[in-house]
Amino acid sequence: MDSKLIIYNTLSRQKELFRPLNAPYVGMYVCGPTVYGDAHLGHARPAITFDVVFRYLKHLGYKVRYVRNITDVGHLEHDADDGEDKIAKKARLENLEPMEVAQFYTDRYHAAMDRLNVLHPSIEPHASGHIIEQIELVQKILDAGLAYESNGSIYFDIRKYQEQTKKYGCLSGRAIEDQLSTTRELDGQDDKRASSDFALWKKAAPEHIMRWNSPWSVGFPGWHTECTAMGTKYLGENFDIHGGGMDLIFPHHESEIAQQTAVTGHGPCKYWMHNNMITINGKKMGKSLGNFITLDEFFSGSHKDKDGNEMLEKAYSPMTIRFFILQAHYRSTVDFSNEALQAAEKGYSRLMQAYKTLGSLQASKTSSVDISKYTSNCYDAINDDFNTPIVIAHLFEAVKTINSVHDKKDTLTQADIDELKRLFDVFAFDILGLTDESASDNAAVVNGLMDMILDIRAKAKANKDWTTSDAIRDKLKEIGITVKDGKDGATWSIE
RNA sequence: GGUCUCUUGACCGAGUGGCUAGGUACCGGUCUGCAAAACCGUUUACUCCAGUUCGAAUCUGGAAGAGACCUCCA
Repeated sequence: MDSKLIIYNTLSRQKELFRPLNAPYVGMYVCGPTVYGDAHLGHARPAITFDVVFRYLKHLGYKVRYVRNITDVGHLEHDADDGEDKIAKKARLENLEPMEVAQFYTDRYHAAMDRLNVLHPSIEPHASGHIIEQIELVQKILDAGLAYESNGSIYFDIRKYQEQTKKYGCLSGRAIEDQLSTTRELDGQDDKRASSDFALWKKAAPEHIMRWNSPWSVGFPGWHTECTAMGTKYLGENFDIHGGGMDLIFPHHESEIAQQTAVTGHGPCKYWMHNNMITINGKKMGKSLGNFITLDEFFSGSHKDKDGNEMLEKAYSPMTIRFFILQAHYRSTVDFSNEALQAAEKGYSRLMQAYKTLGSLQASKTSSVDISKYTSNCYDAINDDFNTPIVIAHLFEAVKTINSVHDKKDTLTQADIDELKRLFDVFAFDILGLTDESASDNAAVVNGLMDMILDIRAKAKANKDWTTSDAIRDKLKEIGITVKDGKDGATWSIE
């Protein structure tokens, strides 16, 4: 368990050796989705990034408790409808119970994540189920003298916090003094003493339909309290890893640190990890810009942007999306394009094809290729801050070897073949979380049918009846099955 | 305006002070009735300027361009 895992910690802006606080236990909290809309490609990034972290930590033998929240209380809507949260707004528009909306999108989020082969977190707490914990947190911050009540709402007192700790800004690196002196006027800030103060509890306006009782007013919790309250409840006051998208560093994670520090004197975790954004035409893919493509749209291949242009040339399978994301390092931006996705699709299918080929390789007495480094190379790459593109590059070295042996240009012993199989099982499937999409439930039936069809075609070929053999191949192509003739007979694959 | 980050070949994307990642595409070849696949080979790089160095795409300084955050956002 004494691994050499290195993690880039946003807090120190450095790569650090991963040392759990209480090995072999590891606690990890990742900010989950706000369930008021369908998950888009951007949501897949943190889900897959931290899925790999989760999988690798477990692979190393740690007992990981992975908490990923569902934000179903919404956050404040900035513009027009002051004080109304996103879910409430959507609910009013669609004339539904807020929880109906949240449930609907939660289910859809889960379905999309399942297709991406993202493991379920250990605990997936709902913000709405932890209102009491959040109220308790607010009370503790009030007791510590670092919050104040104003018109039934409670605000975090940044100025006072800063006097005592000088810590606000430690994660995002921004100088809070600049913000304290800012003169910018923001809507609905009249109750605050300073514009940088953030809400811990917000009194609900009459039209606000998501509301709970509290000692201060009927209202709803502030923007950042759920993660602090639920993280503490399930992982303790100090846990190992807190993750999320880079766009959450400020103000969300900065404020989480402030809330936790106000109560305990220290931040919530040891390592902060942040994944970068997915861009489209060089711009961040996000809700606010309206330039997002949902995961379901990728899977079905149809999407219209706001000008009615079709952005997707074809459908992209869940594993294509997963492979595409893993081909970039999680701290780099990754740019969406049809060309890039199609490249990923081809690469992914070549990887899977090689794994199948591996199962049918003939062992030799000696190996002409030295494969001893492949596994250690993969470990080195994943240990270096989860460098999945390098892991994939090493897997492709193995692909090259497998194909070369299959073509009888190289040889491998049975032990080496087994070693390669283990390499794929561990890295491609267990850690990167890829699955072979062509392997379906009724595969046995399809295999049998295909054997029969190809047998007929082989006989036609033997009789030089090219009309028949080509007709079979063309017809199969039409229904999405590609036939390839090789030296030892034909093989086939489903597109 | 403030804080921070990035700029690699046709495209996507790693990485490193000297030994040209990887994928996709393209081109040539092997194979094949044809095609595809597979394999082999080839081509195209490190935004610009100056400095440090025996040597920089990699370090330092400057310029240009792009992006993120500062407001809900993964």
